[in-house]
Amino acid sequence: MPHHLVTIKDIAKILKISVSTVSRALRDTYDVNRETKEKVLAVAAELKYKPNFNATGLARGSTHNIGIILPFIANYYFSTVITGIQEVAHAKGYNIILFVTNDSPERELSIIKNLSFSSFDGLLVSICSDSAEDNHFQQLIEDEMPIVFFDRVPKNIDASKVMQDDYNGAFEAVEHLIQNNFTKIAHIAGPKGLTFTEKRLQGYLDALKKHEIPVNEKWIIFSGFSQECGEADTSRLLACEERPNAIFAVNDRKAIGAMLALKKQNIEIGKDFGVIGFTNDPVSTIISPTLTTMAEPAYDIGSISCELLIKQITKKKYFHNEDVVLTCKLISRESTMRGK
Amino acid sequence: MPHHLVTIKDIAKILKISVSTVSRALRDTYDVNRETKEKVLAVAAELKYKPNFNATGLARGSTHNIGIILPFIANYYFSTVITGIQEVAHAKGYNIILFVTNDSPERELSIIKNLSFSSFDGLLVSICSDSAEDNHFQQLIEDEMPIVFFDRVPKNIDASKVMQDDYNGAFEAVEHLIQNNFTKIAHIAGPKGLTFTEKRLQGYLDALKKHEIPVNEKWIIFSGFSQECGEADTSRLLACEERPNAIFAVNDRKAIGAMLALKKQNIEIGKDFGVIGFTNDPVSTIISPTLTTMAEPAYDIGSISCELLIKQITKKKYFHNEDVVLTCKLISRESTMRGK
DNA sequence: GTGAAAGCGCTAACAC
DNA sequence: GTGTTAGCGCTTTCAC
Repeated sequence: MPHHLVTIKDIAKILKISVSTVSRALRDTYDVNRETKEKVLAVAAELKYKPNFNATGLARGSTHNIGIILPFIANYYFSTVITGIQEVAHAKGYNIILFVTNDSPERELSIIKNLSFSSFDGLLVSICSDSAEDNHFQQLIEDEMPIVFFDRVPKNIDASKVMQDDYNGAFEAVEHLIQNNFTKIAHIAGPKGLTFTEKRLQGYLDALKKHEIPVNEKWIIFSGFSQECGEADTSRLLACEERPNAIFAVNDRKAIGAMLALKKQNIEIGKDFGVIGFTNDPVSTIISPTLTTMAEPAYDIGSISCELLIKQITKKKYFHNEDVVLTCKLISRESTMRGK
Repeated sequence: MPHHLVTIKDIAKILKISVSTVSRALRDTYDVNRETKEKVLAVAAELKYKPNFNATGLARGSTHNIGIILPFIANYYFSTVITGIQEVAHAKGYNIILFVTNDSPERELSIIKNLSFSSFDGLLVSICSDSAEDNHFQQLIEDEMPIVFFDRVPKNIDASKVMQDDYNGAFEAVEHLIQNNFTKIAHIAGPKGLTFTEKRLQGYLDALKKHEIPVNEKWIIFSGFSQECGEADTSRLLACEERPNAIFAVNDRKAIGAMLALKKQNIEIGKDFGVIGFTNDPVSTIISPTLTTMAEPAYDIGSISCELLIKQITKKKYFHNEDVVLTCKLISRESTMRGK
């Protein structure tokens, strides 16, 4: 029976029972006769019955759809997060629907505004860089949409958040540099205003403080997250009157950019100049010298966010917001080998 | 009016008109009074009315959902393809729902089997390596599910397909090697059975043939797509009695693996040994020496596939399958600089 | 140009 | 344990 899609009505007709019995049998509701149930299951299998999600969604007011809103997917971190999300969503029978903001606040806004509430059981979101639009998310939350933020989380919103330990990761990264004799440490940061950028900055500042190293404002540069930005930032740094001898980059891509800039000036990385990144993008093992970095648990960020969201969806009323902070792990490689 | 989501009924009640008029007004159906329409639009905007996709889907039998089924998302090629898909889907008002097979035929099968027909207007799919399960896709097609295959396309299925020009790309890649004095060329291929792997192999063989270079069967290795596979394949190659002096890798990740293996043996890449990849993964500019490669139009593969699918969804009856082949582009870098 | 009503496929009271 | 029925929100004949 192709084309005319088979519905529970068809099954009911064949078995000469009512649709509600079929419905119950299909869903493991216990007040149904074992025999009837088996028959239903058999016919359903034979006819290749597939439930119509629109109908169940409509009738039950729940869709088993999870929306993911994030800035990009074509980079190691985010694509790995999605892989993690996808894994638990699949296991629990949820579909994931992707919305990519391109890190544009307008796009983000338009996505949220057009979001059909009734089409999602919950939302997983990583906000974009200049998302001044906290209030749109606030609105969503007030309307009781289950929502979990990950990685790029908003500052002033009370919601569940899953992130890596950006502060301590940064702190350790900088300390690692210091322990390897690099003490003139610059920081090429991300854009201002993002929580995790600020936490990494704070970790950097506090590590310097702990080791009584004065902060040089000129050695802190805010810009984008791209490799190109890392390269440009580093060129600026190298043009400083007083040059740093190490860079803590907010992520690996910027660290890679930094290394490229350093190489162009024939500065020997790992010996004359230390570089440490953040993420543990596979590229960090491929570049030469290999890049020391703080590994982020990207996959876990995804899977845990998704679990938390599903918990929130299922518990709803009794759910309390949770903040999950996952630790990072220093991966020591050649780019920070003992300075001279 | 938060929480109780606003429906067309609410709008109708406020305006004291019928729901059908509201419905028509909202959808630009022309047989509705201008004034009425404007009023409806105004109230809808004020109330922040969002259509319930489940309801529209149920009523109209179409969902504006596109399913994407692919092996992975956490790599450059696929995540870029998705970015392309996402861009046109968004522009045309379609949502994309992600299914990741992890390159597992069982997972792929279970996804297809559980696919609720009524939940998708169409499917974009890149099959997994050992997808012997052509017939499940065949079934889908017979049931008139619009479907477009991209990149990893099945051999024996009559459907629209979008891919890069794997044959000519491979041919040119190998010729490039030859022109640069590398004539003992090995090929580290992907798994057998995948169309594009075979096309690249054929391009390799034909290029050798054209230049009257005999084929050495030992220099053709089939394995997985990962960097690790590339490394292992290369080690095997280097252990051959007669060593090749160049490698054409089925993709950049394997090429990178090859380079790593070569470096371990202190073989000078670009001079003593040529390496060329396929994809133009950004990592190819970061490794040293930089990697020559055939650039694939990943983003376009995505956007064109999606356009084709939407065309198929909207035209349906009058639609004829199309095969789109996009050209690749040689990006010459250091890893194939003139051999000695 | 607009309204009434049926129906998309399914679930969930409520009877029995 | 099973059937009947109403209804989820929307679209779409069919009247008027």
